[in-house]
Amino acid sequence: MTSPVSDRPAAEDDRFHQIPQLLFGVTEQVRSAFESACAEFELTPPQARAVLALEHPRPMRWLAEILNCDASNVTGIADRLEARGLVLRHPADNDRRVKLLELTRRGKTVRRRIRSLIESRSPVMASLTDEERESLRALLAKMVGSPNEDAAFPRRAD
Amino acid sequence: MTSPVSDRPAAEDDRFHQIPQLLFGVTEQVRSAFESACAEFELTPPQARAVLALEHPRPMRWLAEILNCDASNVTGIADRLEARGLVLRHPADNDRRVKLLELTRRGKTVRRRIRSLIESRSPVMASLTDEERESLRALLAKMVGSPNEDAAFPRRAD
DNA sequence: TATTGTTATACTCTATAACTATA
DNA sequence: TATAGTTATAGAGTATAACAATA
Repeated sequence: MTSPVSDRPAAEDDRFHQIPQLLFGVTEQVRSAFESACAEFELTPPQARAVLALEHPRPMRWLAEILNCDASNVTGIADRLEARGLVLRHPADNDRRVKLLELTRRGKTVRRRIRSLIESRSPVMASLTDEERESLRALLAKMVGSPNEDAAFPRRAD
Repeated sequence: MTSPVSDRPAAEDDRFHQIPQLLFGVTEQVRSAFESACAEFELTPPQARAVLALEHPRPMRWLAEILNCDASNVTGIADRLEARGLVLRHPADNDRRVKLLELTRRGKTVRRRIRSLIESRSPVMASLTDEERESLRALLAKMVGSPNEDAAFPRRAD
């Protein structure tokens, strides 16, 4: 278990091993910027992720999968967002067990503003030329694979 | 506040706006993979970040800065790592207020294994060709700027 | 029987404030 | 006075287990 990607010449291997670490570093920057953005809206990161995810009304269960946590946690997160007037719970018409979470008008406004903030503070924007950004865009697109419409930070459709 | 990077033609602007979202998506993948790796070692993410950061003995204060949290939190995190035999506290010889955190042998082993796991599961490794990886490496290196030797995921020196 | 959402519980992370021992 | 680390406290996230309503 020493070298998990070792079917490669040694020197080259070493250079490629840097990449996950660099990616980890960039990830830390993104995470840190995201936490700052959350704080400015007085949202915790899971709360902000929930708001970002709720482009459309969704069952609570769905949010648990997006947040990658147990369903029991969504109750509390939704409670706190609801208490602040950012989301509403309402019943689904086809299955009476299900409650749909939907952003209020205030919630939609907050969602839009967080997105702007994240975009404007992305480390990409600070340090790369236009040409480099285009290269990066293509590489990232390939890495994320076929983008899921339901992802926590969906492609812009607004 | 609608369009923070808008001194650019509309069509091109739209393409560049995708990048922070793509980067956010990749970040989610990295975060998710990191949490899985932590769980396999029965470490919380902050605990794992601490272990990764402690390549060399460091003051607790330093760790608070690396983890970007209040110093009071480091007490508990260090307590739990110490209780599991992964770190030790010992006094610094120049300043009697300071306690250095140092990985035990077990701690070093765990650190090495987490690093391997993260590397092997990085989304980079799954989806890019060698040539694309080299491009990505250069772009990431530029984004993180001059890499700090004390970063939470330092360049490999072992 | 299985699923959705809730509650109760316990643990960890987090910041704030107050404390100690050093500097 | 200022700094390093600790403690106490409170709010939030997290998983597990048990539960009610519904499928």
